[in-house]
Amino acid sequence: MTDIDTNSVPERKRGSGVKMVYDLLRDEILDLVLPPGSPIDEVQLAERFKMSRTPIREALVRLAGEGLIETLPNRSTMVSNIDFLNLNTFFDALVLMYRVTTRLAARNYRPEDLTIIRGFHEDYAAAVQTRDALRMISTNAAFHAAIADAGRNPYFTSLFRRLLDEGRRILRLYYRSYDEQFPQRFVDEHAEIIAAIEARDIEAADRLGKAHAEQIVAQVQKLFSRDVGIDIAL
Amino acid sequence: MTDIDTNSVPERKRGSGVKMVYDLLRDEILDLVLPPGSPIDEVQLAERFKMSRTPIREALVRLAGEGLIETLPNRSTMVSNIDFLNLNTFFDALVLMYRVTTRLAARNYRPEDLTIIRGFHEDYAAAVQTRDALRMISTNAAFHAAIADAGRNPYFTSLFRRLLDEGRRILRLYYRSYDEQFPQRFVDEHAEIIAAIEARDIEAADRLGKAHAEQIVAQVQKLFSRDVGIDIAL
DNA sequence: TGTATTTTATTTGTCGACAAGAAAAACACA
DNA sequence: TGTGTTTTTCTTGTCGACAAATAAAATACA
Repeated sequence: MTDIDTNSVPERKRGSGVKMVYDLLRDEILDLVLPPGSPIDEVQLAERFKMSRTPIREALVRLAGEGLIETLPNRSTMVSNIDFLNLNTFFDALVLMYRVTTRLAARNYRPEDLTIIRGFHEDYAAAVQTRDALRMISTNAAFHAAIADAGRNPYFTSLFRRLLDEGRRILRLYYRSYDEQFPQRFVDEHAEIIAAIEARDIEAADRLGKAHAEQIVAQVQKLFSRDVGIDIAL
Repeated sequence: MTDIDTNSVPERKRGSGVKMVYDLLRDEILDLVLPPGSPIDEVQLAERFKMSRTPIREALVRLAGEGLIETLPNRSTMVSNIDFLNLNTFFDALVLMYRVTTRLAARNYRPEDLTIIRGFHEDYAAAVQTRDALRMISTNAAFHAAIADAGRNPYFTSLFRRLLDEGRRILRLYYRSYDEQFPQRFVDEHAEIIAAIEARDIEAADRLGKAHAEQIVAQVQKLFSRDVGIDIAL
């Protein structure tokens, strides 16, 4: 009964713990593995990751800073709810950021950016082929984030990333039970967007980005209006 | 204004320490009391606020999340630099957010919002009268933040707040040594913006917001180009 | 039985201490 | 004197423990 075998995986690099916890929790929240409202228990996480509460706490503070979790002082902390009542403000911001990031990408991209963008484009197409919903959602977000990076405006990029994160949660909600056919159209639109960027056609990029965003918004709104009252419970 | 009161009884309320440290450090950073590059020492802050390093650390993590300080792993942490080389990306984002928040305010404001906005408008005018630069800068930011609040889009509001924060640092830099005459014009423009919002004239609000933003940008660019090489050292 | 009050339990916020990592200083050696 | 190596110092990252705040349970009382 000697506890000598505690040396299974105790070797951890010094600053890596918080990032690991942060990344994992973030993914679990965005993929709805931790649905909105899920309680977050610090000691439970500390046991799970075999570390003290301190680095866990730091990761939680960062997640709270991005609005992914909510903390009630001295009480509990839980995964943030999706604000269905104000989805329009989300859509407003999303459409504008789609436009402006695509536009800036057409103006500011460098050759190496296109390589990265095309990589995610192919990842997304592959995910559509294999009908892998989770992968479709995450690679789509990565594709547009890469375009934003090529636009080289960190202020827009960070807001856009936050919006794409929230979008991941909302999309995940619908792909949970439905197997829609719209992804193929999106693959084609992505290709058009890439072409416009490469041609440095700023106005076309703006227009395509806007149209693409509005397609997505319309799709989500259709799904949403179809089953209000079910998902609103979340 | 600030009631630090570090000498009296160390009877603080339980969750108030982090907020106090966060608020104070944030103000000191934005007012350039802590100039870019200033080292942030945890133990020093802990002694100054008579508390443990833990709440200090949490405040620093939050500040880092907003980009106000930068942390080098295992080494040091310091106040973030102002990126003069990419000021144009800052201006791009600032102008767009001025436009969109003013526009949304005209569409979505409620009567009580106008009261708040007018309050900050008068604060700003008073600061201009007394030529109180620090107060001019902070009330100007508060004025536009209040307009953004009236627009009721938290995504835009949070980005705009971050931009206004950065703007506070940049303006502070120039008001340090110059006593320009442009504030009075800004008072008038603020009045015009309020009128457009109150009339729910969305297009006028958009146009005035854009013009106002571009005025500020042009002013800062003029000051900047006048003494590059001096301030670039920061 | 229903309600107010006390007690317990659970979770968070804070603390002091220690160890790891990196920079600076001290040192050895040619 | 200059360079490479070792030692010291200084700051951060992590830990375990304790105290405060709140919720839940238990109890008292009508």
